[in-house]
Amino acid sequence: MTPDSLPADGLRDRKKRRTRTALATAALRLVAENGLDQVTVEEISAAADVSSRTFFNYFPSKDDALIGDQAALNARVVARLAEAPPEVPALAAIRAALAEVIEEFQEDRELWLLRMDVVMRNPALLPRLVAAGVEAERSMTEVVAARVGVPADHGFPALLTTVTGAAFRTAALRWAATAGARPLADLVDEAFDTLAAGLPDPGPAAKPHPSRTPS
Amino acid sequence: MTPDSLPADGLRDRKKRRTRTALATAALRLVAENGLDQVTVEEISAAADVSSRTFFNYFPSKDDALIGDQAALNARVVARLAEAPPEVPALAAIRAALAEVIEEFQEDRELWLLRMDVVMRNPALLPRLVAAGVEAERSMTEVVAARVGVPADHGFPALLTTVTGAAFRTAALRWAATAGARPLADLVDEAFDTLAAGLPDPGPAAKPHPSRTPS
DNA sequence: GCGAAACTTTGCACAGCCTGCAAGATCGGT
DNA sequence: ACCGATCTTGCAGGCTGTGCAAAGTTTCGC
Repeated sequence: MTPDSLPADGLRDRKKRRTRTALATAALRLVAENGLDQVTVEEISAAADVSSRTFFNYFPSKDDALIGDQAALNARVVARLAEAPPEVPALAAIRAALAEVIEEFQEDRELWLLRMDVVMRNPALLPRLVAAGVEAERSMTEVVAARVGVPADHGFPALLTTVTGAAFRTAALRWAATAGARPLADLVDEAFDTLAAGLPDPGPAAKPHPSRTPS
Repeated sequence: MTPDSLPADGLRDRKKRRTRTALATAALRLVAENGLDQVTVEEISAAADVSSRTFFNYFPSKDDALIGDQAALNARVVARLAEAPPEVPALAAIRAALAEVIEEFQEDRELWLLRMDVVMRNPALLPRLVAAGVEAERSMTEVVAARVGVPADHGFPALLTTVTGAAFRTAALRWAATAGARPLADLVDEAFDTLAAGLPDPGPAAKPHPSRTPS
């Protein structure tokens, strides 16, 4: 009756999960302390008590251990998007589809704050974050195209997915930059509202209500 | 092309310029033919008649030889943006600032079409394109912030620069995907118009005028 | 229990990227 | 022709990442 969290996997799978997170957290901690290229795979592996060869059995590259499983997150967003009723505009649908991922950020708050912090301090990782999204952005593009019913050569789906991806990323970085002072959901809302408004210049002093339910 | 387009530099500088472009074009050609990781730096260097060590005197990495001097382009955009009159909204100002770069794309049409084609076929390069822009995006963010006069913790400048960057990139890729059938300027206009309109769903059949002056 | 099957970890060899460093070649000015 | 500045090159070496085969561990059937 081990009070383990997940449905009784075999011991083998539990072990795998443990080494995987051990490697990922060791990588994050070490890189946060010493900087990306002052940390070798060997050091990370040593900190997780495995050989460096094993590291590459879990992650295809050093960077991948740091940025986390972006593909899984993106897949979830795509799934939610596919479920959304077709009446709601694509932009709003994507924002709604992000809700689940945003919750996860808030739940694993410390992890994601650290991760975003590491990304900000090691700009070489930012592209990798984008790269991880590229694959899923492609499938998201298809979903959007089907959704709004445009020919394949139309630019809207690709534009929408890349732009919303950029918006979410900046919101997440801003969230980490302020150590999570404001909830991530607020920042994402703000960004999407600005997008929906057509990116107008903000007045120099026009922020009576933060952004929530303007009456 | 004109053999000596620029102000009479010394022979030394001309030689440097020549080897630089030799390396860059050799890299593009070889990678276009064989794929990114089927081509080694050694092969590229051999094709340009220099040692592989010299390659790294010109480019810090293999990828950098392929994506071109994005930093220079971005710097130019920032410069144009700084010159723009403050009355025009930031989004429109950025679009105007891109005009010069767009012209350059059209002038070196073949080069940029090939480059974008290589990027599309080797997705590992896409992130590098973004990375190259990150540095300049930071300075652009500052210019925008000063322009619209918002406090430093406001999200608008960062959102605007990353989003317009994404928009330009998708337009450029779309341009290359259709082998430059439509002028790049048109595609960029279309993308920016969509942004300014708040990314509304396009009607399934709503294309009376392509995008210019919708009356 | 026990042993075979399936899977995981590890060491080893190796290709490729990239960086200092120092020697040698080339260019620019005098 | 000479000297200093600059560019090229080879060399040595560290790090990332991959294939392969020999251990070691877990799982499953009996």
